[in-house]
Amino acid sequence: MPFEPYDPARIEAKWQARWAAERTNEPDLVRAEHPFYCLMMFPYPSAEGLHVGNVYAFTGADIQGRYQRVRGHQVFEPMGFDAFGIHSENFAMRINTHPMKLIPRNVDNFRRQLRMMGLMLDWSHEVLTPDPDYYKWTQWIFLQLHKHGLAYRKKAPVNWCPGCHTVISNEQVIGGMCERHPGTAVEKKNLEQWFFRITAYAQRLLDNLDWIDWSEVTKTAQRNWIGRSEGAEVDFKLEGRDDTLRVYTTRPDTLYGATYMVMAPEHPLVAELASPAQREAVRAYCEAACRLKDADRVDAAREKTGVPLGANAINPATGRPIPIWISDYVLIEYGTGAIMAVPAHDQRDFEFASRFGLPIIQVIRPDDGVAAGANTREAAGDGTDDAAGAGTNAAAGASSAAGGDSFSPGDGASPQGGGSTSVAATTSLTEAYVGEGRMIHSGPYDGMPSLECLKEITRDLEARGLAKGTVQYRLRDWCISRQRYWGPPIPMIHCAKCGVVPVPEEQLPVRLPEIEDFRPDTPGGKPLQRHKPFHETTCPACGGPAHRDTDVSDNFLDSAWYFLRYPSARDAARPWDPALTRKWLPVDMYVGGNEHAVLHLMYTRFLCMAFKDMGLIDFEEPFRKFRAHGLLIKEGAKMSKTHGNVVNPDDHVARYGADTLRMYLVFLGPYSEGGDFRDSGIVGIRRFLDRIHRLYADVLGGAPGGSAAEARDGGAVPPGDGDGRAPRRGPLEKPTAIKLHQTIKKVGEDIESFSYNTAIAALMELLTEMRSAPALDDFSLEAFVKLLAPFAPHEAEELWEMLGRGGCVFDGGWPAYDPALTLLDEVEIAVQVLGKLRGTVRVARDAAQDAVRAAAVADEGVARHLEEKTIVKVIYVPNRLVNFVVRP
RNA sequence: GCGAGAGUGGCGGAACUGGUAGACGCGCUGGAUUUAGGAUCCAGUGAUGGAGACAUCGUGGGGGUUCGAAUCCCCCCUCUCGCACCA
Repeated sequence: MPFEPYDPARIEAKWQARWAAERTNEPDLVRAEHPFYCLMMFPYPSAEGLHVGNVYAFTGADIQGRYQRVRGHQVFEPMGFDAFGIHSENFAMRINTHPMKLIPRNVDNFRRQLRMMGLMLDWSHEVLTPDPDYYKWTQWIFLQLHKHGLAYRKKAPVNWCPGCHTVISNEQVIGGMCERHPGTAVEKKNLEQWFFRITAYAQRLLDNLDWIDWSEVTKTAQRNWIGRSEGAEVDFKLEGRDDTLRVYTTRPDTLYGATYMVMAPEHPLVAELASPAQREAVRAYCEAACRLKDADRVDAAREKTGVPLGANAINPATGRPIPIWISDYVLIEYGTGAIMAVPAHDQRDFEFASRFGLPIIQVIRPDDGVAAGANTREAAGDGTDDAAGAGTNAAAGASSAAGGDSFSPGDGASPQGGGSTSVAATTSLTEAYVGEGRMIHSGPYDGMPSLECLKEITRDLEARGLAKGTVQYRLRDWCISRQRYWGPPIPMIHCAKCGVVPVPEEQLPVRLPEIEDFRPDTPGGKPLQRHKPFHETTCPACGGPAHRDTDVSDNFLDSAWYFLRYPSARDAARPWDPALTRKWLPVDMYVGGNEHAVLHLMYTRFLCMAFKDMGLIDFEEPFRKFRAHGLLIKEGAKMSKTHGNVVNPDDHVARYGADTLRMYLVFLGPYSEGGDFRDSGIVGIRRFLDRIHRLYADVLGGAPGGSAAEARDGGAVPPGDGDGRAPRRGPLEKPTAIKLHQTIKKVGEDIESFSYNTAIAALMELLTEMRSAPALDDFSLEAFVKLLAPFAPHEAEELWEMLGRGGCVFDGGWPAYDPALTLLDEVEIAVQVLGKLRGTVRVARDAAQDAVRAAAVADEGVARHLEEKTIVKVIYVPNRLVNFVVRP
């Protein structure tokens, strides 16, 4: 045989060498006419090597890139390494090797593996975040943000991870634990840190989500993280004082039900408001609250705690005094750090009030017709009348507060100002009613729908100067200081005389010194602080002695702009070349994991908006399209070292070939959902590639034989031209042509919708059809190779060469399908009687109903079910089915 | 608790806008070829009953809408992911 059998080891090495030698994957960035920027999330180069999860992510992106390339785009698919950061540093500490020594070794291994996978990567634009040529610009970005007031320093309670020995951002805290140390609770420390003012862009970050073409899951995660809420800030007058206590609420409509106030223990007014009798209890409580770890404080299941301040505020709606408490369920960071508590309509307030016997006044009644499932026991009964009816008195509950629990109420803490009121309290509530309804016990607003009341009452309060409608966001500013070694030093200088002074741009980069002991836990301060030659410097403003900032910036800053650098990776004079940037950005397609939805992807968007506003770029959204891939699991379980079920790509490539591994990974399931990797299934893909190769070898080699051909004379009719039992080269028969054109259409559509699994299934069907065809023409042989190319690039190149075509299959153009040939001439139609399948008939496509009906009733199986029945109705769906509705 | 998504053969998964459920692959069964095969090829493979043609059942559970429901509506259960005392 003139062609050798399928041998991925040989074929893949051959084409990888040729792509490198001919710079096949390095588009001319300056001259490209149809640029397509295909981006994948660059990896952190771990010592373990490329994880199969990375391979999955990259393959899915590479398929997009290669598909666009065949379609005629110049595709730029760069790669780099996110080698700065705590992750690398911790590993270096563990094996006691300096990260500067470690990184090159790991990166080399990653490059080898990435080449091995046949990704269409342009290695001439690689970026490496710890390279001074790169982090010089990371520092430059810090300076730009600083210049524009978006980087600032503040003392604030920040998240300190004792495992990392550094501060981490809100986004890196998961349920009070460090994302890197799942067993380690994050502590709150009051430290002076650098922040980026991402909150200034909260609304824009939210608004743009309406139009950017991103995976919906990712957009939802971002919306939740930004957490916009509309409400009002309301001022409550303090009893016996001239000033007020300001709260934030989203439910001004429940104002009449506000029976007490709660301040966060950290609230600045706490010490001042505490009555002499309560001062000691309050101080003790605040101290305990500060010691509480975030993980404990955040636990919603924990019983509510608190102490009364011994002071009252005046409810502006009722004019009555209500007591002020402090409790750690109110957070100082959100809103104004104080709330009005409406126990009847807020579950947390309800729990607190129940525990401490505070009055609960219902002010919204579920609308009539709202199901009894609404959570009041008296939903029905209360409907009979509203005001006088539920005349239970709150005082009973209130008084029990005093003796009850672990605090001593002291003097004036008696709630609700002495029980003289006859306000109805609905003691029958078993939990807070948070829904809408009609107002009750709300003076002039009684009877009004609560939604209307919300607007009305806000307006009225605004008119009286007591409130202001406001918008709040959950999003906090981005803390970027890290008390570690392995990152870009923050380019700031602290001078006793001049204060905090930026390093002049021409002095960048501020080089990270190579120091022996880089561990963060060595006594004597942070690594950079201990290193005198770095720490001690002169002030750029006054020339006097000064100190460098000894923190490094967050790893997420490195990765928040790398895609801007790629096209200009070799530009020493500026972070990005304006012309190249205009041509290639925003990124056309970005593919990556959704675990970065609120970290990397949010920071990146923020930086882009800031750059746009500074006039540095002319777009504000970095990625035209973003698609999140799903999670790859192994036999139903998460892949992890502890499970010992990590799939090593090297093994599978050695055994089956890179093309097989690539295809198998995306064949496992829908790309956006991930897949379950089972070793047992991969042979199916390998067989598929074997069969493809054999078919082409047989057809093009002209040599008969091969087992495919041998089997055919066992059963089916042999094509008959001499000994050639494989398809010969010749005109395509119509059924094969139809299958071919249907597949061309389907594969293109499926790739665009990331349905790689069904695209591959379609290719398998087409192969079966082609193998049994008597003859195959050049168009079909070429088209199949092109359809295969995005998935199995090495084999596609090999087949292209076997076909005798010059050049590269990726420059060959995507085959066009003939719409007329995607439709069958004859279709099979389902025949139902009363919705049950009773037979099928073959008729011409688009046949008229009468003809189909005639054919259907002629069918024996159908006729049996129509006997002695009257046909009352016939439903006909052209080319699909006919359904007889009958009566006995 | 809130938000998003998902429950389909022995397994991974298909199914356009409500129109023949189970494409494709793994596995399994039978056959061909073979010295042999864990190679290759062909055929079969949801369950139950039946020799059979066929029939009945069948997409997490229960109701409903419809000539017709995996798909739409209501209730419930389970799983995954995200957020989680954000007022």
